Amino acid sequence: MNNLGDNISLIEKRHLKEAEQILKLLSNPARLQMLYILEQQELSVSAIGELLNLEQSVVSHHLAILRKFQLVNNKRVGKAMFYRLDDPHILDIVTETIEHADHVLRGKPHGK
Amino acid sequence: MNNLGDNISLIEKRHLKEAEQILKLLSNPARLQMLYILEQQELSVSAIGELLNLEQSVVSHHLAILRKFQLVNNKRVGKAMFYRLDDPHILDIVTETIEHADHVLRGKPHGK
DNA sequence: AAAACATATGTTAGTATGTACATATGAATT
DNA sequence: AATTCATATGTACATACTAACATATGTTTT
Repeated sequence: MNNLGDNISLIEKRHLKEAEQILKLLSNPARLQMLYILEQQELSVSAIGELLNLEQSVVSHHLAILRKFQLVNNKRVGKAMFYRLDDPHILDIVTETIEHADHVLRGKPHGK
Repeated sequence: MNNLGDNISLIEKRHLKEAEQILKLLSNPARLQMLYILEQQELSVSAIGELLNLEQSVVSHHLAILRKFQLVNNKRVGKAMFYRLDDPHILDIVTETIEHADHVLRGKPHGK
């Protein structure tokens, strides 16, 4: 009468919650691209918008989220605001995920 | 009159979309735990529910999602359905994220 | 100090996601 | 073959996200 499942370790609740937030934050194409390009180069808000074809307010909103989680920081240069990566470690997750995506695309596509 | 931002590589659209889906799928505490425990041991639906304190239908719904993305597979044993990890690579992303979460929790908490 | 520029923030509407409950399927037991 | 057990699936509601638009803030230029 044993369902098994003893001796199994779980993710701690606080870790789980934090991980969930991080992943939710990353699961957006605009923010993924932003982190990806900001790792390569410091960029102004308008430059980001042009590169990614996004409206100004959309870019700002996304950057606000990334700022809140301290994944990026910014400095003012004249009127412009330049952003750069603040957390190199987050990029590991991004690149790992892109690699995974690449594997999936090469191999087994998951159907409807 | 140059915003800079030349010579910057972007994530390809299809990779981006795939990555987004994967991350969305992972950004859920129940599914994270499921992947985490299924890496340790094959488990039945009811065992998963007991371990994670989740209702049967909730577990099934989540498993259906994981199945759709071929992160888990299942085999029937009598009445029970046993699930196991189908994609070990996905665990790299999970553990990397948990580690990141741990760093965040130790160090800099991100405010409201 | 007014105008123009760059960015940030508030608000709203459409859409997606998660959970709960009800029902269906499919296997084993009697 | 009817009942029970384990799991799956359908549906509805409440919540969360994203993008669009409007407006506000802060800086430079004239």
